[in-house]
Amino acid sequence: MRRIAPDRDQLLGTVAEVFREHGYEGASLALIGGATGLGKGSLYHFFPGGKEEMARAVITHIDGWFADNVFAPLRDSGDPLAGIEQMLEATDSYFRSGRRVCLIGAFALDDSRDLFAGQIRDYFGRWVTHLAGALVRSGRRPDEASELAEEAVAAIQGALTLARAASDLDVLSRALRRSRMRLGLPAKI
Amino acid sequence: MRRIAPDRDQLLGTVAEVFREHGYEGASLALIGGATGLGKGSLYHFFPGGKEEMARAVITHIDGWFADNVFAPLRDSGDPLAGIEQMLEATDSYFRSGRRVCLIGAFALDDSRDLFAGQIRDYFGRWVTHLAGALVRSGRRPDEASELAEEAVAAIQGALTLARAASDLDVLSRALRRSRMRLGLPAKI
DNA sequence: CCGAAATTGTACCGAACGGTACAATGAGTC
DNA sequence: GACTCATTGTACCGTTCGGTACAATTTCGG
Repeated sequence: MRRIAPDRDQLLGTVAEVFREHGYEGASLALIGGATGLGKGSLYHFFPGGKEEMARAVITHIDGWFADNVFAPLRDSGDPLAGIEQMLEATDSYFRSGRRVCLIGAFALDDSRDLFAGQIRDYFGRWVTHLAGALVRSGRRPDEASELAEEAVAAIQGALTLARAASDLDVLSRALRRSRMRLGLPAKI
Repeated sequence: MRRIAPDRDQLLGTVAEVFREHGYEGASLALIGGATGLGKGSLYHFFPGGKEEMARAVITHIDGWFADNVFAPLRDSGDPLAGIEQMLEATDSYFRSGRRVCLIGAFALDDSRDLFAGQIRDYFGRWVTHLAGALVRSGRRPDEASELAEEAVAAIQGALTLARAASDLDVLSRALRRSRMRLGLPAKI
């Protein structure tokens, strides 16, 4: 388990919210300061590298959450299908709990994409790889597992885009339900 | 068929490229001027409403292209499956031809989303609706058709995000191949 | 209670932003 | 050639941007 000072944890969560809501360019220091209650002095004390370091820290923070709650179950669960189920549930609760867009997905399309290209590529790459690994352990052929994993992750990202466009989070729920089916999980109770 | 003065058509294409590459906020008038070779005088002559009108015109322009090349085949083709095939081919060629991201999808996640919310919602809404219509005419049950249509459009959007993140357009090709399968089309030659 | 270090508010910087004003051109028409 | 009217370049506006400097304050171990 990751060890983070609780206040820094919360700070990063708040900053993440601003980036999520406004994108990298749109998240001005004024907005970040307003949301966190911190002035520029404090902000630059905690993040000497300025806005770029803030974004990088936020991405790392999110990446860590996914490592613990999404990738780890896929990798470590004895029953791979149970791990996949955990992944889907973590995904659902994560994107439902107010944070309605994948910040990393948004950054991937943003003007800032080159700044964070490595972190973004790794995030999605690990998601697909871990899911494919679980599918292989559940008995799928490797090539089939790769396709299904890529399809599932893309379906989630696409559903988030459509959900945002339509202001309708049910799009995500339906996508997750379909993924459950495509990945060979029993229909949910 | 839509009738557009060819030079305005080309101008909108160039401006679209800038928005696609940099997002709404990131596309500064300096960049737009540089890409089009037009100074602010000309830009504000053609788009008195400024940047917002430029973006709106670009979205309308793209929307028109999709109406002609994607939605129309879905609606008008005698053989619904042939229409779907046309849609997938138009989609493939559109996103492959240099324009590697869905501008409207990017705007949906951008800070500018509220400005263009209506246009964005309509674009995706019509895509799903027309595809679902074709599926119904191909013999699917309406609820099944809706699910499949939403899945297909989301898969394309998600694939574009992943393709951008991985700098690998093959992600899109694979997604389209899977869509072909899911939608009941014969595997491509 | 003291001193060092962490934290903060405020004033300020140059640059870039979107937008405006307007005079100078351009092209076509009588 | 003169009269339009569309088109363009340029200088300029106020605002906001990310970032810096630094003094004042708080915190806290000794």
